[in-house]
Amino acid sequence: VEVATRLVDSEGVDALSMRRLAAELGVGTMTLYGYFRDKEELLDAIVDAAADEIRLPAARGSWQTQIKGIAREIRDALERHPEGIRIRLARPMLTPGALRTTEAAMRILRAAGFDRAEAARGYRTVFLYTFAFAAFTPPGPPAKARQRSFAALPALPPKEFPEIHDAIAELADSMAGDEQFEHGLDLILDGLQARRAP
Amino acid sequence: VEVATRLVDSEGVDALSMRRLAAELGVGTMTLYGYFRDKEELLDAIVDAAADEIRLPAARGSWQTQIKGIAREIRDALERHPEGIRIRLARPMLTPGALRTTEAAMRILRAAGFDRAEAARGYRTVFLYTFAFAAFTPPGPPAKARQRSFAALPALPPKEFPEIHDAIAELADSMAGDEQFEHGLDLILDGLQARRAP
DNA sequence: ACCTGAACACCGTTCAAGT
DNA sequence: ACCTGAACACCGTTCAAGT
Repeated sequence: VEVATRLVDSEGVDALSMRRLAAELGVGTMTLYGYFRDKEELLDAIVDAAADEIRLPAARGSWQTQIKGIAREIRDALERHPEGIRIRLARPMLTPGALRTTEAAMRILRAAGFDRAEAARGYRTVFLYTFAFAAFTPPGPPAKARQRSFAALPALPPKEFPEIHDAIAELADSMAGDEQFEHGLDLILDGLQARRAP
Repeated sequence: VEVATRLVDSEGVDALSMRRLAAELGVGTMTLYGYFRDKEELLDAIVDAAADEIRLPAARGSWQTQIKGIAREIRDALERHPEGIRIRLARPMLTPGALRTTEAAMRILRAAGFDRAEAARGYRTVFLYTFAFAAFTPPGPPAKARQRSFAALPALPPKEFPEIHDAIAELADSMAGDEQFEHGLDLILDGLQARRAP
């Protein structure tokens, strides 16, 4: 699993083949099938191992601060293995490793006074936003991503896309980077706060 | 592109091969390379065609109603081609088809009084949430998805996961379905509303 | 108990050649 | 201008056989 993760991180999911991994390990291809029933099971193991890497932040500060801490950790973990996101998508993420963060988030939100349903729905919203943010963060520095938007947006016909032409810089800024991540998180947490029972 | 889309929708992305598509069209494999430089270009064409399918809702009601309408349309379009989501992930989505919805959303938010940066960041948050919601909606009816969570969650050790055990029904509900989608959307829009210049 | 080569049914793409 | 078969360098997995 370790060698497979390294291979996926450095050369992409497409570079991970049973044959290649076996060669990397200096072992016959079929040997792998003694440890994983098929490739699917190997991919599951990679995802599980990555989920176990997530470190939970210290339980200090307001509930908003703590939930933000969890979201940041998830984002970091996902961006440490950018190619891994493509593996994860098809899978349910109901393993203990993946649910440790859900447990922590539920504890924080329940302690803040949210009922069970509000806490579950609220954290789901935070998680989905965080995952999509990481999924749409292209590899490389955020400046590069913004630059690509800067290049593509002005090519649109201005008659049909007047609003986009008027806000090219702002739209490019919203495509990646810490500022956008924190801003979206704040919107969701503000919405939650407005619903909190006094 | 039409036949390829049908193939992806009915048998999954993995079933789409140049050889298979050519056979389906009753044509030599290499013929396809006269129309697409490689498979990547074919996948791009499929994504573009799907983005063009999105219908924009009528410009009536509050800004919240209109933005929700766009989010619902995007979600519908994504869930009409569930396998297509996996293709889309790696791609930037800066084509005219994909940006028509951005144009519409920017017009609505600007008219509601948001400045360019608030509008861009706000819509980006809505879009990311909507995309992740669709991406994590497993194929089949939402009841089935909840059922799978119901089956997996009680298997967790209760000592380590007390909060999850206490809220299994609520967590399963938050995994799929219209109610969760609308709730998350409301959280984000409430957060936005709180920031609106008077 | 653990390992593995050969074989099968697939891939995407290059190249040279057909009409 | 449009099409394509053969060939190359790959896949995941089954099976039967090795130590």
